[in-house]
Amino acid sequence: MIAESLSKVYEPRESEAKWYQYWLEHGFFRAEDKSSKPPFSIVIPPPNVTGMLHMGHALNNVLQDIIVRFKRMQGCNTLWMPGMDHAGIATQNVVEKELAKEGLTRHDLGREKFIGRIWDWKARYGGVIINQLKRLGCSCDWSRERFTMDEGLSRAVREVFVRLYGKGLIYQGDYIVNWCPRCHTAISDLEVEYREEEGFLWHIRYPLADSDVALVVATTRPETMLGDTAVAVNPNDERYRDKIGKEVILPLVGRRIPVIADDYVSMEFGSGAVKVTPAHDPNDFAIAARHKLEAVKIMDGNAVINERGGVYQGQDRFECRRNIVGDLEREGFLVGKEPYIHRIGQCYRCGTDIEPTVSRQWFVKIKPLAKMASTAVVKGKTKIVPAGWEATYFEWLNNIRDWCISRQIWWGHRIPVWYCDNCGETIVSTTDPDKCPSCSGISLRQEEDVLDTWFSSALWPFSTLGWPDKTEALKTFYPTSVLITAFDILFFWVARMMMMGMYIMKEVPFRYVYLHALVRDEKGEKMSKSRGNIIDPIEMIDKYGTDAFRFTLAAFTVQGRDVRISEERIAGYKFFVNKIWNATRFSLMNLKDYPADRPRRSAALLTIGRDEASLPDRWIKDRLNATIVAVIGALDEYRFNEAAAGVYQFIWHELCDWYLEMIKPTLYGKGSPGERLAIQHTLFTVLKSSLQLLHPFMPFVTEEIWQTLINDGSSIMVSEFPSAADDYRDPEAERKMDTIMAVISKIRNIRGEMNIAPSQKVQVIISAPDGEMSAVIAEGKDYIVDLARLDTLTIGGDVGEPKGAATGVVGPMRIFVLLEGTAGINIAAEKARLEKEIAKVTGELALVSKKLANRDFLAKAAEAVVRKEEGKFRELRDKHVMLEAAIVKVREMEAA
RNA sequence: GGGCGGGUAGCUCAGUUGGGAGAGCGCCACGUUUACACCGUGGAUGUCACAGGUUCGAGCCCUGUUCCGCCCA
Repeated sequence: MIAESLSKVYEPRESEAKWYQYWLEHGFFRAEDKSSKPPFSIVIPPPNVTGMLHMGHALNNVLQDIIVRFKRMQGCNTLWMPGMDHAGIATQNVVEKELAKEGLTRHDLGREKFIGRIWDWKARYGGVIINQLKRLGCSCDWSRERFTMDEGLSRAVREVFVRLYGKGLIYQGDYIVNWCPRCHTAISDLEVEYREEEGFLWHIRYPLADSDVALVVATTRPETMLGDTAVAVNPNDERYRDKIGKEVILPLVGRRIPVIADDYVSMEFGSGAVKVTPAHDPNDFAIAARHKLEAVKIMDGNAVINERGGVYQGQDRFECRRNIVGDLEREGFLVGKEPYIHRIGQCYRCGTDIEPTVSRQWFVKIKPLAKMASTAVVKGKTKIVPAGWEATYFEWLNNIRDWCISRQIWWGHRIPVWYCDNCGETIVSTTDPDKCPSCSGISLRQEEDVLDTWFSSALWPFSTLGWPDKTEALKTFYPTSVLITAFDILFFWVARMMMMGMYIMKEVPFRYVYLHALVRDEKGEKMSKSRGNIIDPIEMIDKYGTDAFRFTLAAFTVQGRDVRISEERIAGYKFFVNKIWNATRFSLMNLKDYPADRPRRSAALLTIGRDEASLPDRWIKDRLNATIVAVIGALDEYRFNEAAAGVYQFIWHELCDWYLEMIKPTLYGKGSPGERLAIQHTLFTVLKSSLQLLHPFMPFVTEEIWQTLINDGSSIMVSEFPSAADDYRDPEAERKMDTIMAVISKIRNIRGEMNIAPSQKVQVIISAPDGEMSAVIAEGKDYIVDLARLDTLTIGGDVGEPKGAATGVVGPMRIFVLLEGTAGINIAAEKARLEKEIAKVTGELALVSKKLANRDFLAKAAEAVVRKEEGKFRELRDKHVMLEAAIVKVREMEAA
């Protein structure tokens, strides 16, 4: 006997907390290091330890959980590896801000104490996001949770650094880097965000030495002239050919600098002559390298002019710009200025304008690694979905520049390099050395810089599995099955994991990469605090429940398109949760006497063969089977919207709208005990499978129902996912039901259009010339009477045209709807209705006729297509004839 | 400047080898029938951005134009 009924309304809040705890307690999220089951593994894109769950996280993790739950139910030894990223700059900024409130800087504390302070902060506030992921229902194996700064991962970082250094793939050098004057660190090319800003293009006169003439250079950053070491022109530029090799006097400074020729200079831009500031512009740096020019650094770490800037020393770059422009103007060097829109690089962490600066940094020689990463995708060892991203991936890898991995901050993996004070030896080691291997000196200083956070993230797929140790987990779960992440970190993260995976593990880190889009608001705008269009996932969960929220994300995740979300949509899917809840309530009410235990059930069902199974039973199983095939197919290819739509369509429009309605009379007492049992069995089976299909999308409500319906001490999340069953396929039932449903819909349509009140029963006569059709109608008679609200239904061959009926046509059948008593139908309404339908049929008929009259069509189109059109033509023609006959009758009645 | 994606119902969007334009929401009408008014039944709504081309046939393929978004220089 099935358990008691459900409460009247579903309470997401209570249910979610309860079942999540239940899953944890039973260890359902845990993966086995060794197992006979096929492995399936995903590593989470580790959120920042400072992070709070936003819609991007929500989407990313819901998609992962859908796949993970799906695979787990399909019987895989499923690992979803969770963890967090130490987020070097971001985290340091947070704690520095906290210190600032106490009037302190990190330098007041010193390195060690400051790091301690960050760990304290992490213990207290860090990882809020982990609890938020739990509210999303994420089924990560929390027993394996990792942090990029924990002991094991730090060991992996050192090991990789030492290996790369040993092969000459890490080097130190003086290069131009992106310097953030606020964070006081270099950042990589990727970490710079470009924004267009309105500024000016200043034209400045640089007088030629020993001459009356001058060159005019154009620049957006006049203040950098303090560091100019040349003026460059294009070698093919006639205007300047005779100036090449001469010298100009740098205005305000008085330094003599050469005029050089370089292809980089565009003849069209500005005046065709550009100033060259190697220490503060990447392009100029490249020119300087070609011409062996000196790089004069004129700013300090705060982007304040240093001693090389003469009278401007102590001014920040923007103040200096104003002063320089003023001075140039006063002294007659400023030729003019024009409004100009230029792109400014800004720090992705704090938004401060980047100051390109020459400094000594550590780099990864990237080309060899990029090549490996690229080849792996070319060879198909890793497949990117949607495949369109592969081109972008290749493009980036082909044009990549060396990766600056050193950061001048304290929070992070300190570079494992030591310098000997005694002999100057550089020591690179996985363990802290206690003496110099060269001179045995014991005065060693470790490199001050730490590594880019992405350096440790790049190792995530294998470091989290225990590497460099040869663990069972690594053996079982590497390469991981799929990486699910947003496309905006394809370069930051995905490509770098590919490089490190290929180099260190000699094997790709994941078989598939599924890149999803970004979440935007309903207008397609990026969500941001300043726009005020943020949707807080936790707030949505509180209001509508996790299941509705998750389902919305899945339903709107279309490949290659942004996910646009609004609160309204989430609210809408709460209705779906309610629908399922109530369908279950209905089912439970009618399964009270259904034997829940398998043996008794089987015995009771032995007597019911397929031949005796009712049509709705056969049909719903057929539809269930089709849905299973569609959902599995969609999830296998990461087409989340299709999978979600498939389940939605089945549960709401097939199960609820038709099946449940059709079985009501039997359940309510009509029919034999055997028929009742057969229906109960189908209802139970289909409901169970529906819940399982839905579980990856809506874990909580499905578990709540499952526990009532099945109650076997386990969980739906470890039950077996439905698979396609051939014996459920039933094209015959499908055809029959299509006919019956069409008849019911037609009668309902007539009732609606003729304004016949639902409470008013009608008499219907169906004229079915086709014997097979009549048999189908006869078989579905009870359903038609019930669902179309009929008084009586008469079926006959050619029954002629009853007086005063409304007429509908379904296939070869004519359906006459008669009103009880003397009232009769509304003749005017019937005439209008028929005219409308005739107009429609006439239009369609014209189209088909035209096609069939076309010789080329008949000759060249596929035969199946032609036959289809011919069939369509016959059907439309017959329908037209019958409708015409009907309207003639109506006109006669009107006249009478 | 280069590359990618998109322009389909009032709104948000599906539409997978070219062959009857769809869904959800919204809107209108009717309705409390023992799961659900967070519901049911019915209805209305399209120059598939524009212009050419290929084809018997184009929302889908090709070319061009235009507008929007993103990435890279």
